[in-house]
Amino acid sequence: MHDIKFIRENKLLFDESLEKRNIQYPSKKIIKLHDEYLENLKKTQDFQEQKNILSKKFSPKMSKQEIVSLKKEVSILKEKIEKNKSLSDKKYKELNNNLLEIPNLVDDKTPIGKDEKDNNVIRVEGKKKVFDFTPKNHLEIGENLSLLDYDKAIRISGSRFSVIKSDLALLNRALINFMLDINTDSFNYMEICIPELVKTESLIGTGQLPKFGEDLFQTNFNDLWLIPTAEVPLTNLHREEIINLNKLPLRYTSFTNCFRSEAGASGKDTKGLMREHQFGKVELVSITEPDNSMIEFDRMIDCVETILKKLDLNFRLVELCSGDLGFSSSYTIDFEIWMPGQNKFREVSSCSNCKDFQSRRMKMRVKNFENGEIFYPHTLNGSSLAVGRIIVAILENYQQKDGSVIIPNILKKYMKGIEIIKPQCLKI
RNA sequence: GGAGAGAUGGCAGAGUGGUCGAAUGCACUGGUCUUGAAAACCAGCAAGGAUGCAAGUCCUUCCAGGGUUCGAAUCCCUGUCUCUCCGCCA
Repeated sequence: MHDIKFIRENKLLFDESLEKRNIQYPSKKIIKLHDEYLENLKKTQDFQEQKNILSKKFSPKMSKQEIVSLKKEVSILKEKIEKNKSLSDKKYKELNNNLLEIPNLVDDKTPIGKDEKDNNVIRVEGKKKVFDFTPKNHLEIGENLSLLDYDKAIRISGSRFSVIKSDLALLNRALINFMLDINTDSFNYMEICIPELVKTESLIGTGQLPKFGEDLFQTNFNDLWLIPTAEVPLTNLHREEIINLNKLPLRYTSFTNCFRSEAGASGKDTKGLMREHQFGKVELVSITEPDNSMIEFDRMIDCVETILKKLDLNFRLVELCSGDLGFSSSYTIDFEIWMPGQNKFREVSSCSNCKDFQSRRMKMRVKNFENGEIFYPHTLNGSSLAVGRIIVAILENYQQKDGSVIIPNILKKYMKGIEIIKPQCLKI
């Protein structure tokens, strides 16, 4: 959510920034609506003041006649107030609805571009694994191992769901534990268990609503929705709160399942762990002072990078261009891992600095009790990482000619002594 | 699901029609005292908005939405949520 005062004072800058997202001159309409709102607000307040003054004049000493005429005066004012208030309320709502649909401003660091083709690869880490055979994709590997079962998944829930068994299920759990351990023990994030069903307000707070409802699953219970990412409940931990400045920075990590309808992705990655309606993800969220958010962003990038390096994977960092940038973000770096079975890099993490865009939407504020100053903090989020896609990366990068898969060193202590996943004869 | 109680500032908690944006305590900030600290004492301390160079002035807000009234934190209705007891359940 944008600050209306900022828009008024920085019309050009505002429009220029949004033009990078291919949005044309939104400030004009916003300012017009705001003017109309203010006009009615001022009238409402003036009448309100007059009414308050009259109300205070009532006293037991007054004659009946005086009371009757005073009441008459008040009732005339009441009508005027009601008329103007309903107008100003209407304008306010309209203004607000418009503001809620405008994406965040684009940071200067964000490269300008139209779509993902204009994204900027800033760094490549690690080397592509060399195979003396043609590497298979994760789906083939998993099914050959009898550890990925799509017949069962389809029977239970349909397409875009997975059934993961035995040692591969253990690997799934190992990854979650590894990532949460390192996030808490080494990176100083606080682990949080958090609801995976959230209210509409929470989704408005982080920016998924009102615009992107069709990407989400909505339940028929109250107004609860399944979360598309733990960013939603984690960032909303402090919705409508005033946080004491001395508590910053706040760093939270959480494992949750994430649910996405994948409405716009028909035909893409229909089977397997790449693009599911339900997937596990360990998330990082930071809340910082505005001046520190880019430093915190670099720190977050370091955290994610450390994990990928410990898993000994070949990956690259990609700066998203303005046209590919998410609604709430002003600067985003994606991590992409080389997937030998697909012969391309695939996204496994996305780290964004949302600045004060989300904190404004959810009225999360910070107070400096030393000088009384109140301000909106910056919020950042990043995946560390999408578990399903990391399984894909491990299967494809650590596969061997005989179809078995080696467990990366760092995960061995989480794998009950299993060092290699072999094709197995399971009872189901 | 049944019965009852409740929702007030960062927290706790008073407040049943005007003098209430709201007692008091804690926390916090500044000051006095002290070598320093603690204690004690004094003072300050809600948010959002309009207007103004500023000081200030004004409007709104005591869970939310309606209503009664000249006037509502206070009375009435509806909704949401929380707590206690019972039932059920992991």
